[in-house]
Amino acid sequence: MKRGQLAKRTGCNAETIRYYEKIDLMPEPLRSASGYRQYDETHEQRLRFVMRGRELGFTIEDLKSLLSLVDRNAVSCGEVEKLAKVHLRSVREKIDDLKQMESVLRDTVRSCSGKDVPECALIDTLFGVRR
Amino acid sequence: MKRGQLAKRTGCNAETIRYYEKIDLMPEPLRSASGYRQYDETHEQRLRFVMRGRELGFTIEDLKSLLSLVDRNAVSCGEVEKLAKVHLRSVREKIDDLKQMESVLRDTVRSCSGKDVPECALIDTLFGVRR
DNA sequence: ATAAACCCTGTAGGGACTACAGAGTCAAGG
DNA sequence: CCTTGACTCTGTAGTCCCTACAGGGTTTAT
Repeated sequence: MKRGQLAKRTGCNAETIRYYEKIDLMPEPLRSASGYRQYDETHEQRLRFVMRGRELGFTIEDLKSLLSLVDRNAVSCGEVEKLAKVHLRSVREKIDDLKQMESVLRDTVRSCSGKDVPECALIDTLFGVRR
Repeated sequence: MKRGQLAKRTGCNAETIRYYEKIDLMPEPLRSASGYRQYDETHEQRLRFVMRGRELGFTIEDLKSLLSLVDRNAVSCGEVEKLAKVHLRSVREKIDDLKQMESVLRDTVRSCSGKDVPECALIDTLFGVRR
């Protein structure tokens, strides 16, 4: 498939696909005789992975390193494991924080839908000095 | 405390603090006689909240709106509820996405753990991630 | 055959920072 | 005191991550 179709299928901006290629986050695809990029499912999957990772707050460098797990040019299995563990920890921390946020918001909705305003303390609950 | 100290305590770039003030994400702090910004713990907590929120993938606008729940600028209880519900949904989506990512990484660590094999099964696992 | 709808490249714009230049402030040591 | 160094102020310019043209070639459909 060509760039526009890949864009449509993934919801990614077509220009962004080109940009990701430029910064070596996406590999250079094969070209048709007339120079059009030709993508397949592996490109699509990789792009979806990147998009979701970005939504979740991973940096481009994070994603490059995560994807090196896949590309693994001369990366040993031990290193792969280490890298994955680092990301696993950060993912779990994100989940924990979001769960706290969820509970505060849930309480907010509950108490607000009833009578008058309590002091919803989003920040207090969530962001005392920590970590 | 002054800007540099707040920066050091939170790990935020000192210039970024000024930037957040400019875009009304952080409030203008009091100034000393000579014009230096003076921050207290509430500023620190708010900044931590913002920083973490960014890491969790919230946009600046998300954070402004989320913080309006704290600031409560003449917002009615009904609106607070509506706003909280919107954010609650997006928080839950983030949690779901991260959980998927967590399971992928967990499997990765498991299937990879130990030796130096060239053919890790993690490629399939990682690329199976979809929404 | 010719418009519409794509694709190509390069470049310029916008949002969110980040760094720098030139000037003022402050605490400490000589 | 005076100086020196670390810090702050403002404004502006640069970077990173996209996103949107402009000017051209290609494919598809009528």
